Amino acid sequence: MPTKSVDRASARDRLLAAAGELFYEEGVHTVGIDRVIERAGVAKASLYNAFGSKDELVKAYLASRHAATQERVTAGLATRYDTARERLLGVFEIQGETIAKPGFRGCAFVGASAESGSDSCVRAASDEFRGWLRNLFLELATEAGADEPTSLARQLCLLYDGAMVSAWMDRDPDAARQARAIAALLVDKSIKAPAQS
Amino acid sequence: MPTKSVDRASARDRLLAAAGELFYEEGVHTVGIDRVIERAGVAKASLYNAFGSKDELVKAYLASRHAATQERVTAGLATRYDTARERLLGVFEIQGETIAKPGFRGCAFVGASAESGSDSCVRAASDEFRGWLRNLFLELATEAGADEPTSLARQLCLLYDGAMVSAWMDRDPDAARQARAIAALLVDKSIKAPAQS
DNA sequence: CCGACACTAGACAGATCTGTCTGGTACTGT
DNA sequence: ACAGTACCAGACAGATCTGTCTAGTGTCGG
Repeated sequence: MPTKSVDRASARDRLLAAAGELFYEEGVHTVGIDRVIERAGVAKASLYNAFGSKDELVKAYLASRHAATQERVTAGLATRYDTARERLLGVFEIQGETIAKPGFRGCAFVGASAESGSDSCVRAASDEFRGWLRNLFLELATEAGADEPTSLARQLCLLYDGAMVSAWMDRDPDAARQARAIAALLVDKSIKAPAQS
Repeated sequence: MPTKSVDRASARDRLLAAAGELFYEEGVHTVGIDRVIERAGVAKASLYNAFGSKDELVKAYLASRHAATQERVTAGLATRYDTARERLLGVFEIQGETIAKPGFRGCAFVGASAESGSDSCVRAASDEFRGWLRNLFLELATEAGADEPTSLARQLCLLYDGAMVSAWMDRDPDAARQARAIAALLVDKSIKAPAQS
């Protein structure tokens, strides 16, 4: 008989998984503690023992989201593509897979930020995620030899956001492909540029 | 002494104005009825007399948002620009003014949708707004003689969304200008195309 | 065998939220 | 002058939410 922690995830892990589903599907503020512990099959005391408060659970939810997409994108880029230019556009291909998944409801950080005042800890988590995203594009753009890396990075970030929102609000799973096509245009323009002007 | 309806807006109007500010700033679900009536300086009974329920107030809030942006964009496009191409890009200039306003917090429909389940009446209001936006771009793209108007319209819609989100999440008031620049690229590509290929 | 540990089940307090209801006020048209 | 209308002030009910607390269960190392 394996130990308890093997035949069944720890209470903390099950809570985080349940919170991840519910918070993302229905909103951080809409979902109550009771719903989370019910889905996790966990006692309320265990939640407060593991996280201390709902706020901390929300923070952990966002942190796990950040870690998961960072890991997914980083790994995908590293294994699939050879050149920096391919990786730059590869971000949109990986995004396309995320968007195509059933239950996609847009960016978790955009969603959480929408229901929180401008001062809350949600904004801090969002800022961190946004910083990572911008930096990812910036590093790839620099590596690809872009004419003005920061400018290109901001453009691609804008396209990324646009694909997220369009795919969600208009139920258009093709948005990422569109974003990728526009991105290709901008990347080529920015990389080929040094010869010109 | 002027009549009451002149020296002071009706309770309904004040409620809608207060709800507009609070719902947009802090989220539809976060703000309670009591906060709204307090800011409006109105009795609770008046709110329920005028709207019947919070849900209806939310619907009215979104409807007024829809009407306001539709009116602002339509009027701006009609008065400022001459050609369809200019109007197509003019949308992003008007968007830039919206974004630059203090207190800008992204698209109200994106925000409200984020805190509502996929079935709620918020989604219906959002769908209506999104339909109008897509149609606006489609009509302008067609009028401008775009190669593939629906394709161009979707691209511009994506850029519009991206500018909204980037400006909000990254506190970047310049996002609309970026979106406009990319849009100009796509528009020229799509309009000049018939001669080529 | 036993104490430490992680967890379960659920009652409970206190706050907050929606929505109703009562009673009073000020202005309007006749 | 008076009925009607629109509104204000706030108590209240019932639901729901966060967070605490008590009591009990099973498992593990020593």
